[in-house]
Amino acid sequence: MPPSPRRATIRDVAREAGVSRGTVSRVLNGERYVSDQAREAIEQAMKVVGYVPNTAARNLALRRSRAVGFVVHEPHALFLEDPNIGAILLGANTVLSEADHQMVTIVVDSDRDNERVARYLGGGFVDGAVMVSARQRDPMLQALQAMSLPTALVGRPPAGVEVPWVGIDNRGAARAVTEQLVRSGRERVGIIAVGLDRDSGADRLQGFRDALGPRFDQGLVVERPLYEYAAGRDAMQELLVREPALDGVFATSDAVAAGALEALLAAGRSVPGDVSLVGFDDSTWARRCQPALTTVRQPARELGERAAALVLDLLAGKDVAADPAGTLLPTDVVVRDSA
Amino acid sequence: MPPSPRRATIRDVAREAGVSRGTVSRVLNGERYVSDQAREAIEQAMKVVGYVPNTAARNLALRRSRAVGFVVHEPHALFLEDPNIGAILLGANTVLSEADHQMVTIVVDSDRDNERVARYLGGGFVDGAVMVSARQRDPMLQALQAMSLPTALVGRPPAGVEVPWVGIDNRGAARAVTEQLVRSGRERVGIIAVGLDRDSGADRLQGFRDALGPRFDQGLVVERPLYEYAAGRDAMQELLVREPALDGVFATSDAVAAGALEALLAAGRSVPGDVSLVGFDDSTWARRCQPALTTVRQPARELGERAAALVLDLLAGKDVAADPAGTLLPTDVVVRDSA
DNA sequence: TGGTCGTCTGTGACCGTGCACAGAACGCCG
DNA sequence: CGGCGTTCTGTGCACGGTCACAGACGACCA
Repeated sequence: MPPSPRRATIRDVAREAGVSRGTVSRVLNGERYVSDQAREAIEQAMKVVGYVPNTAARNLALRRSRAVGFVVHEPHALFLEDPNIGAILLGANTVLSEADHQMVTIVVDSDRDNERVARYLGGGFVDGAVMVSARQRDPMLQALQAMSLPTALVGRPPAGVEVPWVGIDNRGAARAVTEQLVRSGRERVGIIAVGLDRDSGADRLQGFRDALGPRFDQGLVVERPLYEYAAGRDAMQELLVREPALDGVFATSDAVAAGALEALLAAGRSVPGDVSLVGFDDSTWARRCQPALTTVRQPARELGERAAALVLDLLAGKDVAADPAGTLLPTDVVVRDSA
Repeated sequence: MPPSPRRATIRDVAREAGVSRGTVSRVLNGERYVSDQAREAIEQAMKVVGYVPNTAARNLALRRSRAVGFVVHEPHALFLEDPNIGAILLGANTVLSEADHQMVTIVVDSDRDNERVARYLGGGFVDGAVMVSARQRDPMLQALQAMSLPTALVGRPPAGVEVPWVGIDNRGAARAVTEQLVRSGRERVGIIAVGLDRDSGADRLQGFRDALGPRFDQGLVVERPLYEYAAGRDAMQELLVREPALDGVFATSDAVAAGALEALLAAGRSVPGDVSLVGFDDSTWARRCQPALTTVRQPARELGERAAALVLDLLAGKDVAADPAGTLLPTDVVVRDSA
């Protein structure tokens, strides 16, 4: 870039107003001990010369940036599909904006990205980070910890990592929605368990077991790695082969449930006549399916808001307990037509 | 924030390696004229002291930031619904990452945001910007122009604004997809026209007129402000009241088409038996509807890639023609079941 | 031997801001 | 009038880099 036409600096303002740099700086930062006369002259001068503070210089002097990273460790394709991430992002963005911080979205897709992102986060460009969907032994999380960047997580961190976090009670919610199946008299209930490499996936499976108790059958557990529509469809087909008498299914996300629904209808099963189906997330999928899905409402936006607030607290030096139990936000079972 | 434990600087590296700051700087920037011996000593020293370059300092000295803003002027709710924006964002992010630039996502929702964002963009935090879905007389676009920040647009800019841009031929694409309706023998064809305050919305309506020619009937045009599912449903109901004999509909986005589909089925019309329906975008909606939608495929990801590339060209000082005609990427009509 | 050229290195100034410190101006009081 | 506290202002330095310049050094050649 041609180093631009050179912008007005604090010195230009000082000269124009007939005062010193220090006084201008004081006005900028709203400090006491500035005469009304000087203040007015300076405010006038700022308009005249078109002054805009230089963030880089301020960051350098203050050693902070008023920016917070929003790190999503997720394949690009899923970033687009997952409705929660968008809502979490918006929640975080709202809170940070109100605190006059900028949010920098960082999508870590390939492992190749790791180094670049770590360099960026360590480069003084951000004061802290919100991290979403960390895996077990996530290298990015380790990097954040190593450079001791104030960080909060959405979702429970891996064991041994002490970091403040917000999440939902995946286990309890999964149990509650599975009980909805059981209460309606279903006997042979299966699960399409996705993303078992995260705490959320594993916890939902556990909640499913809790609800079924002795009726739980390991043979009716189908695992898939990714939260995808296609995965739900395939898994459902497999489940029907394993147990044709199946009469209930818990799909651990709505997108997966939507895929499962397609497979069920294609196999000639009616929903909820022959088979009851429940999902998770209360995403747009749930309302748009025919029949609409019974599912779990997850306060995604609030998760983002709370995580961002945690980071701001850390930055403010507040004593945020890195409570291993984290903060759990409540979920609701939304009963619609599918179960 | 407690000004952190102080990180290693270029001077620490120099001391450790027994050379001067200048030499370290040269190694960092990959310049010629550094002895192998010095280079190795410095690389070694960087590891020993755990050196990470300070971006703020570099930005200050270079007067640039290696960051590019991605400005979305869209209500938060639509940011979540619109599948194109996600894809555009990813495309831009990919290109910028590969050029070792960071992308800063900025969502401008309320007008209250305008000032904060303008301040940010002018604060030397970004070298350039990609702007999506600018309105006519968009204040944010005007601000960008005023501070002469290198900018590229996705979508045609308002008349009189000279700025490089990429887009699609909305008019031609709308014409092509409408012709699909006409070819199949439909006579009374209506349109649900959304977002007429953008170039895209207005152009799609124009393309619709082109295709129908004398058969165009202003009475079969229903307008709605926002690209929403609910808007499609309501508009469809209105259209059926106006013309019960309607046998074809162009909804100017898939989300709107999906809403229209629901209304058609609820009104007892079969699709495509009684009424043919086409959408726009080829989003996930299109494939998931029953019947699947005939629609227009929009290369959203590539739009993001190209726009980002334009900004990088501007930054590199390449002579990017702010061609009023912009760059138009090709679209396809995807024929599925709904028409 | 001296001059020239190419390679390599160190030093000081500078980018634009915040902050600590020194001190000026003023009013008040003994 | 001198001392003191409060309010206000200016100056030097620091933040962590980049860059231009000067100069050292060795090789080569006339």
